[in-house]
Amino acid sequence: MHALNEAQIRAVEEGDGPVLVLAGAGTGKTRVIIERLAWLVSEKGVDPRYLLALTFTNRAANEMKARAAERLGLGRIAAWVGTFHAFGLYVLRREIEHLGRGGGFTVFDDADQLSLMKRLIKELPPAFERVSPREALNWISGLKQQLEAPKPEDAAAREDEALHRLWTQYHEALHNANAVDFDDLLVLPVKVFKAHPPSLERYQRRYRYVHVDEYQDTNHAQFVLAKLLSEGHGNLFAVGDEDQSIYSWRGADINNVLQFQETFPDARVLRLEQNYRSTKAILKAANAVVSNNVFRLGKTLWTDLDAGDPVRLYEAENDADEADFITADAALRNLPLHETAVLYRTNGQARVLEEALRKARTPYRVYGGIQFYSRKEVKDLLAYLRLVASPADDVSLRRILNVPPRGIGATTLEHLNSYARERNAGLMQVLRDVETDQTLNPRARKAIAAFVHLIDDLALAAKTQGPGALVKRIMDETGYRKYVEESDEKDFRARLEIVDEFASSCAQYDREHEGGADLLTFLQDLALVSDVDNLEPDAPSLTLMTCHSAKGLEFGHVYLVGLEEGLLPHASSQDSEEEIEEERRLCYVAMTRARQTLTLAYARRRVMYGESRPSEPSRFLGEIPEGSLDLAGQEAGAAPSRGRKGAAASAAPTEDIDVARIKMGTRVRHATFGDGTVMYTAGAGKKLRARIRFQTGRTREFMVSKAPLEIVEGKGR
DNA sequence: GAGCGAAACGAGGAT
DNA sequence: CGTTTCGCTC
Repeated sequence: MHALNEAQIRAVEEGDGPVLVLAGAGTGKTRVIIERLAWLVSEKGVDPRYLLALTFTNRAANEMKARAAERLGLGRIAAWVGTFHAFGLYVLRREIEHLGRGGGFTVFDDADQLSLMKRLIKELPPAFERVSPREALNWISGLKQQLEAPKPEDAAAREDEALHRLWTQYHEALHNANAVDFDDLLVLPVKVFKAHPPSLERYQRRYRYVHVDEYQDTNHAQFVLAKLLSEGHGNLFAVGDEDQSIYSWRGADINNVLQFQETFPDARVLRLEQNYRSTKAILKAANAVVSNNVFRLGKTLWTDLDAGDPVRLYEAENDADEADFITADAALRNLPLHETAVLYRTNGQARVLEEALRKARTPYRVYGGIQFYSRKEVKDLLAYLRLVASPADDVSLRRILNVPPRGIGATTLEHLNSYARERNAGLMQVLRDVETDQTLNPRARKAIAAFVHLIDDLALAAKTQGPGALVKRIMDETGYRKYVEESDEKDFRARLEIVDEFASSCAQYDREHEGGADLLTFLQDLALVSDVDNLEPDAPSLTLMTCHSAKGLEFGHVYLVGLEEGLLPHASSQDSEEEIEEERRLCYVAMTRARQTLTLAYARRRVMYGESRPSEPSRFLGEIPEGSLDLAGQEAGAAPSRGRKGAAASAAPTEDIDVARIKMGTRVRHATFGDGTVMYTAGAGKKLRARIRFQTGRTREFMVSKAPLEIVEGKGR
């Protein structure tokens, strides 16, 4: 690792008070925080327990912890390093009594919220306008991230009326289920701090140096949390890059960066502009893209590294061809798989890639998408655990009440529901009372009594056994294992594997927490785990992940695929320039993950909703200067021929221009537009059309036989 | 109430 | 195309 440069040293050794480090991609942002933690401890003599560092992923936190400890020559560092949400959870656990909630609580994840909201909407009186569960949740989450609540006067519109009612119902349901959602992990601590200044002061005294990584991705709640914690001492050290702000849809507020100096008048703003990650070629291309954004402070990244290989572009016939090319190209170039990543905009793109990689027997790992903890089987078992730990958790109860089938079907559940509503009681309580209910048929009553018994037994076992042992018990006593085994002949093995993997990871927890494995704590921690947290950097396999997941990571070799209009930029972002700019930043983030080589790709056709549809190359491709992009896949053997029909080759030339020679990469000259390169062709013979990108950066499509074109040379490169 | 096939619906990104 | 919901039969 190189020595720190002057700008980095200035940042690390900046004195007390608010500091914003504006740092571009690959300039050593995280390292600056690590070095500063180390510097505060070893040079300034600060007790590490006074240090707080907040990140966005557990993976980033773990890396920070490990590197800071290593840097200080310690086994582990005593500073509090973790995600905002984990810190919120930590505060909530300790300050819960201030919220008038006794004992523990569970954390609802996205799927829990969704199933809760679905039920609430179903139960909405018919007079209310229908809203979708997702829409309602986004509305609620948006307000909470702003630390706001709905204003009664806004309930005028019919749709808002429903939303307002859902807000109330939703929070009542959370409260009754003894649960909090992700936003609550930030909102509730802020609430406690504002309502109980003495408890805030305790945290301020404890955490005298507050650090925030990826500051551009903080939402308002996170900003307020960081600001509150650093009030008094003022030691807020924020590191961020406005060009990498890609989470505005999750409530991230770029103004936290842009207005840092206004918020903290004595703040110092430092810049890091030397990139240590990428070659000149990669940096130039990435800069060319992001410089088209208007809403940025502007930085000029530069590097001392080599020019490196040119950035390549592969123009694929379709998505399968794109996947085949990447598979073949990575093999041909003999790339070290653990240093190679394929990045894409949407999780759905992983499927075709996986198929190609499996066929070629290239080992790979997909991060994100259908995550382990959101697999149906795991969620079912988790629901049992949660119900045992927290009997008020209706969402979990509903999930497993009849899984495996035990004779408590829809009719019975409807009956129970109306009972619960009438008496305003939790569903579990209703189940317990059912013995005295004569209106329910005896068969259902018997089934319910058996279920209540089962849960009580498990709850008893939970007092003496850890989560691992409990999961094993659940699988046996509820018949869940048998249920999976017998459910489906096709993929029951894979599902069984998932069940067993979950059981063994719980057993691992038992071993790590011998004696004191608290079920509720276990479940709370689990709710914050994400897939990228478990990234194994040295695993000998290709990494597949979304551009979003790749934030904060780097790879020797990167393939960025699906550079098409409608995908990157995504179709749902095309109506406003702000959204396009965020897509552009996302593209920039993805490109700057690469250290040595970057390969871009797009497909002329892509399968969506089960049908193949034509697609246009991304506007971001046109923003990369002509000379900075090489066409890939024309070396012999690199490109498989699947889907390629040789459109131009099959037809006889009719005009003075040799239509057969017009292919991807052909250099041509247009009478009015000048020199350019063929990006792709469509049609054949007289009807051959070609999209040409000119040196001016513009692209246009022509009917080759009609346009005033001449061929300058054969294939490009 | 369970199980099955048909029909309808739906994928943006994620702590 | 994959998943969820619907509607029918047993």
